[in-house]
Amino acid sequence: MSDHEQPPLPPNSRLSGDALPPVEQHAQQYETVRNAHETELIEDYVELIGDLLRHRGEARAADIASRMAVSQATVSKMIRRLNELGLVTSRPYRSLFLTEEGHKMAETSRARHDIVLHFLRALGVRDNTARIDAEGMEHHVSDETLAIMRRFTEKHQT
Amino acid sequence: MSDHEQPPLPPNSRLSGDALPPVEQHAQQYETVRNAHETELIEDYVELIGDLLRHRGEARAADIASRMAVSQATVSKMIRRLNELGLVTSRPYRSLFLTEEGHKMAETSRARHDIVLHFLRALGVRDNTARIDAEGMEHHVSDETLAIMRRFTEKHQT
DNA sequence: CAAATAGTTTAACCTTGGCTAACAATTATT
DNA sequence: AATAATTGTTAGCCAAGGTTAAACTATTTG
Repeated sequence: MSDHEQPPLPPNSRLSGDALPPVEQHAQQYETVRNAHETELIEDYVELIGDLLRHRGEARAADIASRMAVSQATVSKMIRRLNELGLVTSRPYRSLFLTEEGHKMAETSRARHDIVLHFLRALGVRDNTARIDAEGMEHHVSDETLAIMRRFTEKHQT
Repeated sequence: MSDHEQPPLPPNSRLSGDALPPVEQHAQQYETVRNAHETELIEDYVELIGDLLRHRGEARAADIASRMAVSQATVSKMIRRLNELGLVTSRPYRSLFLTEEGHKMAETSRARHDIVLHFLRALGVRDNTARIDAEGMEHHVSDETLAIMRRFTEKHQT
């Protein structure tokens, strides 16, 4: 196929990263990430709506827009989607509410978020950084890792 | 604005998640994540191309397609983009190569990936899970956290 | 060396998640 | 009550990242 010779592995090749995983495993990694991306935004919206309801008693599209740093039109469109997915109920010009299912998703999402956030803090990451990192990481942490993070945080609590 | 009363904070309210961050901070979190998403895929492709070059001596579109679990057409399109971005050079029907800049990106990306992967392993996460989580997490870990992860891994090395 | 096979590209399409601009409805203010 | 301000919706646009199907190029093999 190729007449290139294999690049000789230097003795310190671990510094240059591990070997390539077998194709199927590698593919599965990327697939998992792609799938996570599909649900990620949905979860973020639902989680935020849950947070707003809990802390403010209501969740208005305008609040979501400013907290997400996104236009109201975008939020409006998104709410329609959440509606179709059966995650929220909405009457125009009224606060949003979560359905049973939406509530469950919000809970799960927030629990994950908190575990990651508290873990990062326990690790010694500064608060603001921890918040940002947690927001990005939360959708990519498996249950297994999550469990380990929770145990770690408990152990390293002040 | 709303006649809803604030939900009373139960004493164990930490279990129910932290307070809402101020709007600007909250917005910044989401913006950071959105920005990460834009570069994420690009970095994944470049990183994979770098890995293939290093381990195989060449990077063919077909290999990328199977390792990413994506159609060849998708890869082809993506390569055009990478070209426009000045990250790879490609002659039709030939192996890809990374430009200077592409090489740098691949290195950085791989370094980050490795730090996260080794950190997860050091934490006690099973290998396959660690791989999957690392793939998703790597683009969302700040330099600060990365540094902490690296130190942790060194300390907890067998 | 011709034919088969493998690899690559292109074209046409779809869905998501942004945007702006224009409009509609509600709520607040005077 | 009229007007102003805020909030929400709709329409039309765009780019990204997927897809399949078809065409084209290169490589391998009979």
